[in-house]
Amino acid sequence: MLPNTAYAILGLLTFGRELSGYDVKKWADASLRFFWWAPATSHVYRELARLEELGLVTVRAAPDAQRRKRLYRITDAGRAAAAEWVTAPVAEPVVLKHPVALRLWLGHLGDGEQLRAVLEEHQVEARRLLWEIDQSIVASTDDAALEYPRLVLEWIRTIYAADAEATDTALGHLSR
Amino acid sequence: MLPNTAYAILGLLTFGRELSGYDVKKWADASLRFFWWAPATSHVYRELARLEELGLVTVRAAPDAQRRKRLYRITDAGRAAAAEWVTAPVAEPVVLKHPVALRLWLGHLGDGEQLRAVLEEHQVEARRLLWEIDQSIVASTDDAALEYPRLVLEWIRTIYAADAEATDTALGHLSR
DNA sequence: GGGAGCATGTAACGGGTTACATGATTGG
DNA sequence: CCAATCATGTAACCCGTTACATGCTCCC
Repeated sequence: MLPNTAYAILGLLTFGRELSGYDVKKWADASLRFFWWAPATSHVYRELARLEELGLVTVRAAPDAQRRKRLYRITDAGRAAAAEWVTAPVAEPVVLKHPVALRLWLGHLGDGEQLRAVLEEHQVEARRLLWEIDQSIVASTDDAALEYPRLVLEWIRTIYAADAEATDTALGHLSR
Repeated sequence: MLPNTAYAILGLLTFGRELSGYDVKKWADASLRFFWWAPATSHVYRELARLEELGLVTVRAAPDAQRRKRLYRITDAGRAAAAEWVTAPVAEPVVLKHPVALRLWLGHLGDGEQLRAVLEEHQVEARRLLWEIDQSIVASTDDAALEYPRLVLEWIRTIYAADAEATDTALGHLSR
């Protein structure tokens, strides 16, 4: 069984196009990041190499390339592996790594004023993230092939919106 | 700079008591898990050893112990390091690793019926998690020392509640 | 000319896991 | 007596990162 990040990268290749490693990284940053993780560039290349060894993707040199460029395409075996994985029982838990909550958890240690500042900074960040998700949602409308990605974006938008609102509430509690 | 998980473990020791590695693991599973991560048992012991080397905690053998048992206590330096970390600028992003959303994202690959089943399973899981958080919140009331942990639990409860509701919504979209 | 973006990787390392080893105590 | 829980760690491994190396192309 491959790690989920391998399936995430394989998944990017199921949306039809051939992608370079560079493309994969860009798409991961733009979408995967919100509900999974955006792997480092070097990680992407290593993962693609492994997928190729396993016969789940194939590579070819880009035809129009003076510049060096390798295009990856998912194979039938790859598509089958991905499809199987999608509906296999989910073993992993949902993980929320919230560095700001982790700090607030230790609020008894710190200066209240500075703690407020940390939360206020997060308030801004959380709103910016929401805005980015909204941009993604807008970009995915009118493309029937992106129906599921859009569904997911709307799902996790709810979650990040809850985070933003809960930040406000926590700040309210801190003032008192 | 130490990794956040080191501060998380150090943080557990700021709540007053001396803890064994075993205790740390238990508390991490019971609380940290919801908004950060519960490290593996072996990881806990390694991290405690490192904190001791750095002089942020001290160890002593448990006094009443026939059984082998080592109790860790935070030092002044440890408390200072934790306090400083709490209010230092937050560099890390909030990370949501949602294995179910990741699968739904590839919904175009799979059998719709089985995909529904995956989401329904998550629906159950999400509710159970909410219930566990509620238990934690209840357990933390009437203890003034747990004011901030409770604040955090209420914060992240909102987030997981949003996940649970969004799962329902997504399932609704799948039926149509 | 030079900076931003395109493009691909290798090497070294750290964070974190699973598997394994070992043994005491408690309670049904 | 036996299972569950308490209790501590080591070894091997994998996932993923940062730092680094390299070079092209586009546009100001």
